[in-house]
Amino acid sequence: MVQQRNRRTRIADVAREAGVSKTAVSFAFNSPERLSSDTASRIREVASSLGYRPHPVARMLTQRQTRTLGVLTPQALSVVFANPFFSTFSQGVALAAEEAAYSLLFVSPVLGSLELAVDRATVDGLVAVGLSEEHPEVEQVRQADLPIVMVDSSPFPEHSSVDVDDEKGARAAAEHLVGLGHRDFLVVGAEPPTPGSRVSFDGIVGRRLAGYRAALAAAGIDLPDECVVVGPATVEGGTECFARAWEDGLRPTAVLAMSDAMAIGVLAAAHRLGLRVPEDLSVVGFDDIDVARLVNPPLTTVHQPVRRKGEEACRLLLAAIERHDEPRPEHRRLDTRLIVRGSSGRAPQPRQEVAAEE
Amino acid sequence: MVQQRNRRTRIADVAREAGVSKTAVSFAFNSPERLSSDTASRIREVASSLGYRPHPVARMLTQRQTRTLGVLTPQALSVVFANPFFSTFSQGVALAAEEAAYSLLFVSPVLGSLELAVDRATVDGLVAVGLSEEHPEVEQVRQADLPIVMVDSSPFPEHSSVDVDDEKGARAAAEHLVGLGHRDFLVVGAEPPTPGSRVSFDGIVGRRLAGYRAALAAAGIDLPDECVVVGPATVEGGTECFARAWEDGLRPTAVLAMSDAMAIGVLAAAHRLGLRVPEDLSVVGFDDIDVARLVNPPLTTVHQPVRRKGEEACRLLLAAIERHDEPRPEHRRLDTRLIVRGSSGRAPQPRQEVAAEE
DNA sequence: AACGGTTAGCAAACCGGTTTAGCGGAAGGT
DNA sequence: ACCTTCCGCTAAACCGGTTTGCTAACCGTT
Repeated sequence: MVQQRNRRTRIADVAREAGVSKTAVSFAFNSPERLSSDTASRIREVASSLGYRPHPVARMLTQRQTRTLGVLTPQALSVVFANPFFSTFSQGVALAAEEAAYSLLFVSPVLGSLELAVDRATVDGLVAVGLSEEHPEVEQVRQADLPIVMVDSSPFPEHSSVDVDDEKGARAAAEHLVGLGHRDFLVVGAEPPTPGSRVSFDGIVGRRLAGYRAALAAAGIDLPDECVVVGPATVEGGTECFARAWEDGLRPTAVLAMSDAMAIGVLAAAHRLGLRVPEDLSVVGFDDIDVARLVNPPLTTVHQPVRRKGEEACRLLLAAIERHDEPRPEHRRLDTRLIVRGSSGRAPQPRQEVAAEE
Repeated sequence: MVQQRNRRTRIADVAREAGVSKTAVSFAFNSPERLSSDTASRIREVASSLGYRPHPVARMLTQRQTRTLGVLTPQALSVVFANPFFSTFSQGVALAAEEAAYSLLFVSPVLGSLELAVDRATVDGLVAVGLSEEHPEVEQVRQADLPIVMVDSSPFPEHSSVDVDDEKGARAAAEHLVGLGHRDFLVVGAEPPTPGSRVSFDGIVGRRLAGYRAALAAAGIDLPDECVVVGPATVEGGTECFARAWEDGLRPTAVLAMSDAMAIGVLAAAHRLGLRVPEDLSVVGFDDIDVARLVNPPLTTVHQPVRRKGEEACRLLLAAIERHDEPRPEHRRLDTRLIVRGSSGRAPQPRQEVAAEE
């Protein structure tokens, strides 16, 4: 019978077998020029015959770098991966990371604690996405003295950041609908992950809401609080939001959704209620994820360069890691633009002023 | 001027400051019961005032575990994240990993080498997805003596595995179309990442193709080689495949796509060519990803429990890690089922036997 | 023969923690 | 008064590599 669990061969095993010192073995791999060429090749031969592979953790420790980048999200990964926005964003990050031969570690709360997760994370730097002040852990994360780039997060001047002009994008969406004659709106937003207290709109949710409000106010339209509903930032979340609003008696002619995922959920809910889009209801999303143009009807939405967002964030992070002397933070604001497709149309003729049908 | 880059506080700094040994500091965090409670709390106080956080890499080294799971893919991450299948799969993996307080590291080729990537990966185990024999690195990955679970990969009896009965699922898809009267088929598949030699169909591509062929053969239908086209496993890949086939003069009435992503691409290509689905062309996908029911028309497809696949793979891996004595590999085969939606319908009436219009 | 300059390789220190073995002193038992 | 046990803590070894500083041997000069 073979050994139970044949211990991993260490550098010392190779050294002993080859009759040289650990140093020599290390040199054979990392600076072969410091060895005579035949010694070096003999060592490598012994190493491979023993199946030796340097222990990556030990190597990280001595070299004081992990060659790994972290992607930090305040929500659980199982939630975050449900959002197509995130997959697209990750594509961008991955593109830049792979180019530089870095690996990607996804860092999300461990046992409910982001702080703990960050402490455990063996990374050279972090891309934080959607981290707003409402997360009390932000401060500790920032103090982790790791290079960090904030994406769609509360701005901190000392860290590089990437975002888009959410307010402007949202304004464009609302103006589009106003221009089509709509006056009865429902805003569907993402709820903060911490289901506490009154929703504090300080992240992108707040900025987009401000944009909606600005455009509506300019047209003399009031947006009462009960016309702003929130739910999980998923397709299902969008469905729930609209269904709930409908049950509560709201009868909007237009929905402003803060993400395409939720907008698509609204489409599904509307379909289920027998509402035709865009004849009875217009829906405008945000993000322009890949599937937006594939759904039925194709989604009118605010395009933002999600992939590029990830790419730029990653490059800024790599730059911050390279030049590890004094940081030179950079703040990039990418462009948005409205893409009109089939889910938005003229407001339906106002019904006779009958009481809302029960 | 402040210190250039104030070195991270180490355990020794805390020990000195608190007037105790390194051991005591370590105990204060990991086994406080071995210290008098006031010493312990004093140490913790000093530690937090110094901003001490144990170095995660050092901890990994001594504890001989990383509390990190790897997700291994033979393609670049930037490619893989473009496939909704993968996002859904990752959701499942993440769900199980988070439950057990493990982090997730995505391992993909570094500088073109999967082997190198695996050597660098600081993980306690790997979930490998879509690794077939055509990847020469498979062997080395397997010899990394890490616990590993294979998903949708070539079967290795000594490692746990999770997959679905691809052949049966494919057969159901083809039988469905045959039942609708179709006789002219186009099969759209994923190309292997290594663009070498003649396509060797040995992975899931091969198994699904076998299923298609079996069903068609049973109906006396021949599937010539030129009616099997391959491309990148993305929406765009599907579009290209269909467009290319059309240009080559193929006029199928039904398309069997090996993934929903590609099927959706086919829908787009068909739309662009003025073909109505399902009146002129039926399209059946595979996977049943979330968007399949949202596209226009809703996609008929073979459902497989993608999320559960990830979840089960992850649990099997965790089990293999726990019981690190002798492995007890387990092979799970999950169920598929055909979901008929709007993209498949009766075959169009055969045109008068005129020569194919140029 | 003595000298300076390379070259090839080694021992030991180090990265930053954890863990084992053990020690001094106080408390408890007889 | 002495032995034992327990408590609270420490020194040193260890995890598995890399790196620094040094030495011994060899080479060619003068």
